[in-house]
Amino acid sequence: MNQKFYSLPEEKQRAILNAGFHVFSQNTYKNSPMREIAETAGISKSLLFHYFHNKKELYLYLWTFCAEITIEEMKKSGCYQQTDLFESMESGKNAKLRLMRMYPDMGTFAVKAFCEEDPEVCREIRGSMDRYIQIHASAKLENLNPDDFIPGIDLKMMYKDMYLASEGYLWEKMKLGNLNIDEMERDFSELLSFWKKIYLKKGKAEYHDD
Amino acid sequence: MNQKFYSLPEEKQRAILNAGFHVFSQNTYKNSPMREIAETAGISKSLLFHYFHNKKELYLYLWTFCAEITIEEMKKSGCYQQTDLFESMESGKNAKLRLMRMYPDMGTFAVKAFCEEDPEVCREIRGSMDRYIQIHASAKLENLNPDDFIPGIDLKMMYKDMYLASEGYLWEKMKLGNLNIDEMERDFSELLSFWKKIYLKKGKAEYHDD
DNA sequence: AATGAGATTGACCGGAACGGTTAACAGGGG
DNA sequence: CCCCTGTTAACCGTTCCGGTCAATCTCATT
Repeated sequence: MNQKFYSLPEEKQRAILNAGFHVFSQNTYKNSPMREIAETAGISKSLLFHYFHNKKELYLYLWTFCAEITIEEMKKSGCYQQTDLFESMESGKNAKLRLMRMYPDMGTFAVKAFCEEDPEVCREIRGSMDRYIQIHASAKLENLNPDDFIPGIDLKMMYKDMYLASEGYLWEKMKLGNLNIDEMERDFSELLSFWKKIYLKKGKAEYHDD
Repeated sequence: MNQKFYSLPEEKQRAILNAGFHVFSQNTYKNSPMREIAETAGISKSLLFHYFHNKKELYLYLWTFCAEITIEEMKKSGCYQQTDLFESMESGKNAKLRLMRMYPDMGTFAVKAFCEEDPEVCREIRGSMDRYIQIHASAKLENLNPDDFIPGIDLKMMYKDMYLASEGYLWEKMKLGNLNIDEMERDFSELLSFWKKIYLKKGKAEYHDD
């Protein structure tokens, strides 16, 4: 790719990346026209080809960019160091929402790229896929103190429930487009405090309930 | 559309519909080539055009087919008459899984069609959209007897949690493709019985636990 | 074996759109 | 005045688009 891309004003860089995320997330690799990406970004096709020499290069750039910024943001959020499960979920979710605010279609793009089967790109995608596998909380779960939670609860199922509901919420909003991040933040906190109230042993629940 | 389509052997009909669902769910309306649909269905492009006179007709047929069969299957499952919330969720989920087994890409297609903005079809889609709005359980919730559940629980939040987790699960599986319906059935029952154990008042929980 | 009706296809149409190139333009600084 | 950088319109050959149609192939009925 052309290094000059980086000297573009940030908002223009973002416009181009987002245009790519958008079109590639809506269509197969092969059926995603460069013209459409350029139009969405508000630049001419020629200029797009000036920064990214061909379609494949743009696609793969988007893929690695997406992997890197996601990992970076997740680390920065500190959700991996957190010991409290709910705190960790909260910071993880905050990171996701922050990413979503900057690059609304990046998540969908990642999922789609993950499943892309076009021989022109799928080898490269699968090759660097390990950079994107989620470090799930399975390890974290073993560090939980069962005494903090209501007696007899299946902690693995509890986490599964919370994880799936979070994903379900994200998906539910995403699929209808036009996402309002602030609203999502509120809804998420509401869910979290609901779970705390349900799952935590009495007396522990109020602990974090600002 | 050509009525002869209906006299095709059922499995061939399904192959064609599924091919349509697949391609249209992966691409925008405009970027979905008829050739690709025909290829996926294992027939020639000419034959596809023999049954559906043009692209728009096929697309809109898929849309109404999807709405009708979904409503039919949901009604048939009896999930709307059920008085027990968990029973109702179970039969609703069974209906969804049955549909998913027959038409794996129909759900994704519906979501995408729902958001389609191409002027060639979006008017018609939005016009008949009311056929597809979910009759949510909000009304049902008011009939619940709070005494059946653990004291002090927010029933609306409880339902939201369960609904979102179900959607999240479906989405989680769908996005990675290659869905194993039997496994999904098992996972779902597991989730349901977990919720029963958590949310139902002690003594009520074992009631339905075959 | 010949016939005729449907099912199914390959070859074809004009024109649009593809990925990609290039020559030219705009405009600000020296 | 010219160079430099960012930007684009116009263009390239090629492929693919939605859609048509005449020619097959299939096969039950004579």
